[in-house]
Amino acid sequence: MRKAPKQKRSREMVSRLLDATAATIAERGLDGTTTNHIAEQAGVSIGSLYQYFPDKEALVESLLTRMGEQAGLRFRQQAKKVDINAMNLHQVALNAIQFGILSIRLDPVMYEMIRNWSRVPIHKLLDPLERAFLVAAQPYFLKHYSNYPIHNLETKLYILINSTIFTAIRYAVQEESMIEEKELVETLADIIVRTLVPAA
Amino acid sequence: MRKAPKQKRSREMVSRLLDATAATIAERGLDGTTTNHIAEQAGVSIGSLYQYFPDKEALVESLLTRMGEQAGLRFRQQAKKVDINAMNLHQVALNAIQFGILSIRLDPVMYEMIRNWSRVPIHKLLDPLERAFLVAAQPYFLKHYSNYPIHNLETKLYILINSTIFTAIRYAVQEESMIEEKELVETLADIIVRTLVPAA
Amino acid sequence: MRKAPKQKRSREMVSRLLDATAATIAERGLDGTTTNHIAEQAGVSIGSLYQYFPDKEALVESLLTRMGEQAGLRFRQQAKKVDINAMNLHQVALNAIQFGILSIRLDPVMYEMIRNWSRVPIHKLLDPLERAFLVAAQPYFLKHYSNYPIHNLETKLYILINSTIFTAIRYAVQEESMIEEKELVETLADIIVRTLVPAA
Amino acid sequence: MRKAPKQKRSREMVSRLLDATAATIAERGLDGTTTNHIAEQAGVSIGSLYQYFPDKEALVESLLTRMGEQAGLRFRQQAKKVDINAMNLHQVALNAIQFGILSIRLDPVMYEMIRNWSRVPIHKLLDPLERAFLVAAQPYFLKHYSNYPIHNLETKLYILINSTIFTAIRYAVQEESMIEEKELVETLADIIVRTLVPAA
DNA sequence: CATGAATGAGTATTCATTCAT
DNA sequence: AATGAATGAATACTCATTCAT
Repeated sequence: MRKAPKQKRSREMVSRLLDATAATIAERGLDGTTTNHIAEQAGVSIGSLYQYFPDKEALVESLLTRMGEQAGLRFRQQAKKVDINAMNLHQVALNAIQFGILSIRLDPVMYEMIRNWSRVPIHKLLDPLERAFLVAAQPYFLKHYSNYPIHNLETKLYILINSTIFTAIRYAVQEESMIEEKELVETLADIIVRTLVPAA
Repeated sequence: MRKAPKQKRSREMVSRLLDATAATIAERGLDGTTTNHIAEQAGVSIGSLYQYFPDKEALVESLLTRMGEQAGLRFRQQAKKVDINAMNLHQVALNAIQFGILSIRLDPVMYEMIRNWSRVPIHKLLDPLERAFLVAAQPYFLKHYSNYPIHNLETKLYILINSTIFTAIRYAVQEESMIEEKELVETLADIIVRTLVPAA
Repeated sequence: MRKAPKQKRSREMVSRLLDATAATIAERGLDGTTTNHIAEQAGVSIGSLYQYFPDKEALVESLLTRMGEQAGLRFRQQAKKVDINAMNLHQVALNAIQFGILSIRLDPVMYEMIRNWSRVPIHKLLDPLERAFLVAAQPYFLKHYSNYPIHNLETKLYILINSTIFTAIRYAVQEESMIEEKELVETLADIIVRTLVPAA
Repeated sequence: MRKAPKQKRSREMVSRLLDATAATIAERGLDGTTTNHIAEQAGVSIGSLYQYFPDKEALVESLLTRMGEQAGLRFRQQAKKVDINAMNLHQVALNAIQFGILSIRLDPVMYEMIRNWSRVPIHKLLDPLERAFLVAAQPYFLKHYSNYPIHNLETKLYILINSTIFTAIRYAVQEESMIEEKELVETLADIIVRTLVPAA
């Protein structure tokens, strides 16, 4: 019990540093972010930063983990609101894609992280989201296809999730595109349904 | 007329610098590549490099353009060899995916460029490939679906191409994956067919 | 009287910190040793460390003093065992050199301190050793040369002791040497005898 | 021939940087010397420094090599002046020791380097000096002892050279000593003679 | 046209020491 | 007395680009 205040303080510092990391990335991009900027943004000395994180990499990784957890949570909360059980697969997919695109568009850090996916441990961000989506889709699969197991489900999901994420981020990065967002989302959802439903 | 030899020399120099850029990226990765390395690799002074290219960015962009053209050419040549007219859509797709995965795996520059797609003008590489694929697929569409035009074809192709490329590169980057490559390729081809064929 | 336990505790703390300093130097070298490492190694807060020692320098100096005292003691104990009175000067010298080389080789802290002799108050370590050696050699001189006082004895001893110590440490630091240790030790002892014995 | 001016400029820059290194070490000590100080002292950008030396270590090593060569040269020149052939061994030794002590006392860089001998490649400095001394002593040995080869000459020289150097530097480092310099030097020379002359 | 020497702002990280709790 | 979180000056080294020759 005596340790509580210290642990709380420590947790607060970690949280403050992660907030500062996010703010700095949002402001200056991943490449433009330095540990000194982060410390300054956090209103903390650079020495303190290194007392809580061994290096810059650890800071980014922690932020990604936190982002993953929070995004997963937000997705599940949103899924509850919409009463996912009443929806068909197309609607579930549409929902998820919209959530993803909105996240990327509204959260510059999310945008920056996925843009630089191969230079950061992006799975820390994506894995929780993947799990959240699978959990959300599970009842649907159980209800409708429990006796008709989908062939290669794992591979299909791997492809669909990666496809959706990277199509969305590439669409977001492109400054101008001939394609309308609504159409893109609809078509993506369509592809998902066609792929997962054995023979609709 | 007097300019001809100069222009030839100029073209040779440009080509030499692009070769050096590619070699250096292959050897040291995109981040590890410096303009001085490139000049040295080309056997040319750094000053000369800057006479032909305004900055590093321009060098990378030119290389991407050249890579795109060459890859498009290779794809078309290979498509000719296989007699694409005799294949069904599934086989055409399989062909293209295999071509892409092989390119990424065998060409370290291609790999490196796509890995860092958001930091380079990746469209210079992908657009020609996209066009080459469309040209190759065109006779197929004309032959089979000329009177039943596919809905949203452009959007679908945009999605499918991006999906294939990024699923492939993310698969290539991952050090270990539970999924077998053959299954991944098959499933990707499957998704493409299901998406493009209205109701097979 | 009330102070007694405190003083004991204080002495224990000092001793603990010196042990920790030695252990850390042995483990990480003098340059790699930080005050925080020492405090951690001692199982004590960094703040407490600074309650007992004003700075890092004082810590090292105290350790050197303690090492000097202990090494002097060990040397005297060993000298007793061997019955130094029955030995001739060559054997006495051989004995001392072997003791020194062994100390440097077996005790990483001793090695590290002498290696960095000019950055630490090395005399705190060497003076007691010098005195111990002089005390050990005294009866020999009294017995054999009391009526033929050695000219410049003090200077000669100063030179011989420094020569022996630094030849030994330089030999220990060198990774490869053409010279065999046995020969080195024998020759050193020889030099000492020739120097101290007026005309043998 | 066309390369001459460039090579000259390069040699000048190297020389200028080594001068600056020496000046900085003389001014601030080895530990207080930073690459930025050196560049500033040389009136050159830090980038230029790193164009000529890969790292700080290389700079120090080069300086030591140059110092060794120059010191060896100075020693030989001085030896010529004194007509070493007319001297006996005691005078030769005295000469060398005086030269060494003077070098250490008058050249703060020499002093600093030897003081920190275990942290710099000190052999780059000492080897040329050793060789110069051997060359200077050679005629003496040939003349007087060619038919009575000295036992263990190599080992003896190793010990005597190290002994002399480190006794001298330790004497120089000590702020106060009971011993007079003249006596120290005389006694050192004496020890050298007694050691090298089988039975005078 | 070609050269390549020179630039210098910028980056991650360390560690002795302090002082509020 | 004890704690340990916080400090911040300091350090070695990089690399795209320029411009005098």
